[in-house]
Amino acid sequence: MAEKRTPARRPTMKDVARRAGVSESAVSFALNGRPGVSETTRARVQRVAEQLGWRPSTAARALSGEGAATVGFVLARPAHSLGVDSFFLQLVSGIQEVLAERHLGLLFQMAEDVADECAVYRRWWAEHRVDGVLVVDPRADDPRPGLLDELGLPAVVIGGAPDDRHPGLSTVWADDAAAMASVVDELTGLGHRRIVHIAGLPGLAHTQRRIRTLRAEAGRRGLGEVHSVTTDYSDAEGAAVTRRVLRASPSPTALIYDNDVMAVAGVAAAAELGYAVPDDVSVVSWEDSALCRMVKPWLSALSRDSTAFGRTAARELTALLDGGAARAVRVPVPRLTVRGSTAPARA
Amino acid sequence: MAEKRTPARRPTMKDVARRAGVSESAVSFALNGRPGVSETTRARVQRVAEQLGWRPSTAARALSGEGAATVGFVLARPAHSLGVDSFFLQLVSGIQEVLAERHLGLLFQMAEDVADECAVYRRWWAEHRVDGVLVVDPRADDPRPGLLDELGLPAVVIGGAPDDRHPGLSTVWADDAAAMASVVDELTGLGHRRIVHIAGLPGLAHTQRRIRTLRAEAGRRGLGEVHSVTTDYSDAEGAAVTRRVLRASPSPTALIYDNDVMAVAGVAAAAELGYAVPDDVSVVSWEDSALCRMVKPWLSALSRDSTAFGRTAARELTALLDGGAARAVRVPVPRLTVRGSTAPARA
DNA sequence: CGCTCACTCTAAAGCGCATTAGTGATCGGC
DNA sequence: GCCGATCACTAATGCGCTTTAGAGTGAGCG
Repeated sequence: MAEKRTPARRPTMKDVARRAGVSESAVSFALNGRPGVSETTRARVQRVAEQLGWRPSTAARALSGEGAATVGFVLARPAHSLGVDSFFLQLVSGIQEVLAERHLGLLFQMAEDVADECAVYRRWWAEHRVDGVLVVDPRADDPRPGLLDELGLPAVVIGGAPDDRHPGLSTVWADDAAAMASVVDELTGLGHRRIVHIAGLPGLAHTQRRIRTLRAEAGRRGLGEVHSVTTDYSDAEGAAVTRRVLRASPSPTALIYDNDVMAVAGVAAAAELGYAVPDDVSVVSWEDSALCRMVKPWLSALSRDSTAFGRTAARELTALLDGGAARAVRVPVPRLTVRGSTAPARA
Repeated sequence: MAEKRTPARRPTMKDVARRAGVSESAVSFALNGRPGVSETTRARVQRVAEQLGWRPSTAARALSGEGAATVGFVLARPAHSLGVDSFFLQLVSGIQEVLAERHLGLLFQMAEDVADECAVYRRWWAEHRVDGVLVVDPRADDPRPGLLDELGLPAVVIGGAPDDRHPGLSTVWADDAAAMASVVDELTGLGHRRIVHIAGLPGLAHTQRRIRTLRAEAGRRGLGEVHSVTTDYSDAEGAAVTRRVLRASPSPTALIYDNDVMAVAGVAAAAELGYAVPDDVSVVSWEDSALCRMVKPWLSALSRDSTAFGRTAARELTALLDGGAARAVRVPVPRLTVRGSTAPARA
């Protein structure tokens, strides 16, 4: 850490104390709203601190037991599969909004897989780096909640159904089942009976929830030829799977894609095979973004407010950090925005 | 920070010292590779530390002058304009790769604008939160380098041309001018003479560099009807500008878009106006991503390795943190990948 | 055999803050 | 007009680590 020139020195509480003519303790009381100083002194100290541009050293604060004023966020997805993902940036943007208000930092890290992610949590915990974490992409049989519970690290799971085995963790989630039901409603209403669901990563909890719901809904309606295929969310697999299922016989008349990227890639792949959307095959994207309005026809899609989702998650985490109890918060069910990619099934 | 149950306690150096039967100082020497302990003791201490799962508290480290082991990254763009951006995630992914190796954290924050971003730097500096920062989206007349210089905060500017007014900062950049020249070469080679450049945010340094270069190249070749229009990078503006310029008379025969999102939106807008790509108008995207292969025809695009870009930037920053001198590093010029969206100009 | 030097290790101080205990001064109550 | 209580403030301690000064030990040497 060589610092060649002598840069401006950071003012410390001692500087404020000297300048205000009081002890350091008085400064601490004054600036943290604690009793022990008169209001006039408090005001003076605050003024001096402001003049000097004083800000508490997070290191010192953390060391004296106040926590690191930072929350962690790990993304365990291969970078390439995040190519043109819109969800995470929106999510993080919402998270930021809430954290910034409270001057909480966001420590971000990418990981190889869940095991690696767990290692990151352990390290953060041992290094005293974060006060809590936001967990995304919950999985079936997920080791993370247990670990975080064990470490006593406050956490909010984003996008998972509530799990009563870990009462310490909060959950923020949308009801995928209801959303899937609404999509199936729409498609069967249009006369579709052969539906294929091009799902996302097989290990994710919400992927499995969607698959289960689809099967249940299909069963309830007596639809036989309905199934799901899992992918890695990439445009490449989206296109490949689309080609495969459309070549089957009889081919499906409707496709549900678990994200926008695959949906768009799928439409292109379908076109190559001579399938027109929506005349030959209807398409629904489980994620609405600019992408869905960049192809012809515009894609019918499940819309949700990812930024609000992030805000909610961050608020839950701050509540936990403030000593609140863990809870499960449900955000609005994504609503199907019908555009040009869905039409009545061919007779 | 209420912690209901008593979670596992973080082991400290004192624990290691006791367990290894030495003093805390000895532990410090042993674990930091400093002289002052015998090799046998060092090995024993290391073993004990490992057994206990000891990790240094970053707070304590930072407090005793070692720096925060964290670098900062601020993104000052409205979230909506980042809708389906692929560049930043790739960049961050590359940055992470390098930082993770050295156990450096990445503190991420979004800001409203550059002024807000400066405030974030000031706060980070005063709070002792970061050892250095990575600056993106350099602007013409940018206040950030000056501020960072003043604060003595090591920084790497990503994507800006070297600026000798701030010798303390490193720069990692690609030669936009050369890339632009290659695009103009390609297009004029195909017979295009009326070219419009749908540029990005007007304030950005590289936007201005590209605009200047285009004008210069056009002048050198005697092309009259060549100009640039700035946008906010969004698909909406990309489409709007495309409509506007194609309605002009005579309309351009080639369009250069400063990112993939606008290029794709532009192609769609052109199609609506009855312009076929590439027969009626050629299109080049200044950013290659899955998006460019999700439309028909596939888009000719300038490809670069954004992940490698991030890696290089992060490496420069770590070099700076290690006391290295600031330098300007040039990454490879983006290469034009010719696909289906460019064709000879109509006669 | 005493002396120095090199080596291994310990003691203690300090980083910036929060906090607890403690010290005067002021005040109300009798 | 004295006493205990209250208030405004200070001194001192600790958080976990790094670092400087210093102590103890044994080897090498004259």
